[in-house]
Amino acid sequence: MTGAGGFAEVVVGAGDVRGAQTFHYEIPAQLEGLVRPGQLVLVPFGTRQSHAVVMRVSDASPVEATRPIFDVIWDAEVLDAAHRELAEWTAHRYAAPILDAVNLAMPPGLARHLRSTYAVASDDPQPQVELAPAESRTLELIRQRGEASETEIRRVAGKTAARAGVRRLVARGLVNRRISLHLPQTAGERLVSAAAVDDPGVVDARLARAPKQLALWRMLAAEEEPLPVPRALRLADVGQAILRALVARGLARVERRPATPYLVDGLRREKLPAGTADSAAWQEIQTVLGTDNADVTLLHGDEADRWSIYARSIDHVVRDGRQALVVAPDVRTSARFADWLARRVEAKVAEAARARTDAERIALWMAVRNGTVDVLIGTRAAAFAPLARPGIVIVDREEDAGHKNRNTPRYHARVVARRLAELSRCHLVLGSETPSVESFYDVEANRSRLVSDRPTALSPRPRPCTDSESDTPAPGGDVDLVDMRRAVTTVGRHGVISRRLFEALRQVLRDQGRAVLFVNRRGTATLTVCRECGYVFGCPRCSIGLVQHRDAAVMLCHVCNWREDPPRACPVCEGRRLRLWGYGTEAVAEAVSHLFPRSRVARVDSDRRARDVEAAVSAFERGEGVDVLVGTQRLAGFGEALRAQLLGIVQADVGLRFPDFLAPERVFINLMRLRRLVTGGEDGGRLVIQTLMPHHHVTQALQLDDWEHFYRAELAERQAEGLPPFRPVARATFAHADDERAAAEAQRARRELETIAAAAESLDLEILGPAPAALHRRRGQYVWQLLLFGVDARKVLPELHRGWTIDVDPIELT
DNA sequence: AGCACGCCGACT
DNA sequence: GTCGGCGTGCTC
Repeated sequence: MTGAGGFAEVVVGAGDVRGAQTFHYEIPAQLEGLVRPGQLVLVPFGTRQSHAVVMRVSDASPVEATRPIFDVIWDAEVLDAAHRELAEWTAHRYAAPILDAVNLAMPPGLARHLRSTYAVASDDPQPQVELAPAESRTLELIRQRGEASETEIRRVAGKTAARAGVRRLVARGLVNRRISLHLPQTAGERLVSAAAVDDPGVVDARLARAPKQLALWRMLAAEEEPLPVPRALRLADVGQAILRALVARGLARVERRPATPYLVDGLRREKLPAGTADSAAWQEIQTVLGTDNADVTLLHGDEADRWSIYARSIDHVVRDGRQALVVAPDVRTSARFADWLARRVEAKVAEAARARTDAERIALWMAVRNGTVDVLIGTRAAAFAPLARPGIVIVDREEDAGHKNRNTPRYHARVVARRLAELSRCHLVLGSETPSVESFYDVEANRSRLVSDRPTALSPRPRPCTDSESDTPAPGGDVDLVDMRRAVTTVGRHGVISRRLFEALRQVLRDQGRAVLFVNRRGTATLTVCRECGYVFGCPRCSIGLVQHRDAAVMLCHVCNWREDPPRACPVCEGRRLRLWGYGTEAVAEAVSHLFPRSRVARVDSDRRARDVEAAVSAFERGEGVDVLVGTQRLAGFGEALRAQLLGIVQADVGLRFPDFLAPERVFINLMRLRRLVTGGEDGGRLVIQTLMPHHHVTQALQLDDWEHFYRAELAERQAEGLPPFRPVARATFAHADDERAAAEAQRARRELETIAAAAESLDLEILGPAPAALHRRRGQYVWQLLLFGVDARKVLPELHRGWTIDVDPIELT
């Protein structure tokens, strides 16, 4: 079909359109030449009127019956060509609704800043249909005023009736919606916080005759961060005068927050680290930075080396008048790198997490887009930031699971960054300590270049091998592999700590040293079982046992957080003899305290408050008051503060026994990282690995400190099994409160996908399942899954019905 | 999301 | 018979 004003292909902002579906609208005569790609427009959609983003403008439409665009909401190009393409690609690649992908690249929270007003559609005197009273009042209001806003309508129709009522008026064609964009402006704000006092009792006494000031002070003292003044006054229910009085007494402090809180202060100039100035890695990267090639470099090295090379690259690019984007795996790293960089490079550096409010995040979005910001540092969502002239994209710790988004679209920042670099023809640097299997494979397949400042890391470093068949200490070696199946001489409760780990701990503590013990579960006991009848205490909502947490005296579900009191007797046979199986951080910490009564042990897990954990780690780092840290994966967030003489992996292989072919990579990467953080570089600490699988390639590679050993073994296995990166996999899950229904839907879906595949010619697709998910019941819902292998999986995935969750390139299968 | 429609079982 | 819950298809 063709038309005079042309046609626009749009993504409708209705939030409910599944699949990568766009819609075509006709550009009416009055908007001819005014509708351009990237704009925000108003369109009719079913019975609704909604905002939409123009993706393309053309002379013809593939659809016969098109309706006209009503209006242009925002004249500016909200999405530039590269980001339109990136959004479409993301939706397609991850089989996600295109709107979700588009929203990632748009100003944050845009939909919240669209204001609607309503005007009479026609001068039709009387509607044919009967109107509810609230609808009549609304229509009357709109007729009188000519146009009415949502708030005005709410006033006459009431809060609940307003929305539905005005929607029905629109659906019947009596009223038209107009949408305008009101992006919030930020002019900075005043923040208030309580002054620090040693003894709160003194304040109580001083303010004894000023109850309102006291209330305000108590409220402020309970807050971790400064509050905006209006919010603080509202929360304490006091006026300006009370705050002024409190400030005058020196008990509160008011500071101004700038309008650009995202900018990182870099006043204190420090030099770029000299070490990398003439390194091979920097030489390599330098040669491609000047070109327009979308080359990919896998930069292998320690944090200090990587950061230094990032800084040199960023400096180079910024001098060239272009922007740099750095994607960090977590907010902590993002903040640390931003501070570090701003002191070393002459550039306007912004850190995404510093923009907290909607207004601030929108201001940052604009600044990135206008180019007032040279460098943007953030976590995975930053990969969609609207850089106007990108010169380099850096993904730090590319192997980290933090780069994978956990809701739709379940994108991986490394993968998105790679596409972004291609689209904007700039260089991509993937930095890593322990590359992901995928990135290592890309090097093998010549899709990226490996540069490393430690070439030796690429070849096996022979280590004295310990005898895994016995539990006698091996001489010399700094890596001990303890086979827990044979380690009969365990000490402490539950056989948690082997003789070897015990000896190592004893030696370290005797020498006033420090140790870190890694346990991948929190709590005291994993499973509680009745000795009389065998009853297992499980979560009522999930198919998993409740974990005892002795500290908090609670039984906890680690999946859904269900909690109940620890039992005294079995609910079935009333037997009182209960057996506790398995262990977590609490049990290990307890065992260490028991074995070494003079040691000072602290736990690092999510059972403890962030503040307490920070304090414990900082005490450990200073060597004051804490000698042993026992923690979960949460340890890894503390970086080099964990430096110690000993790292004990209490159980290396819990993850490896799950039916999850991605588990070895995860376990390997996590343990390698911990190892690097704790035992560090050259001076090296000791590593004791307790395992039930001493011959697994993960444990072997850890013992040999040889990552290539791991990749060779892992890649060989994955190739033999037809797994990623040789063949992509996608996971689709369906959950329902009724198990049989979920199973039936999964069966039906499989048949439907097979029918589609059969109709198409030679699709590379293999469907496994349906099978109950590894965790069959979650929060009262039964989960069934399909695994789809092959490159064409994403062609059929959008056909899945409502209620399915799709994860393309999952990083775990549980 | 929101609406229409068709399929059920549960009720008048 | 008819009411209503639930699943499903559709929106250029």
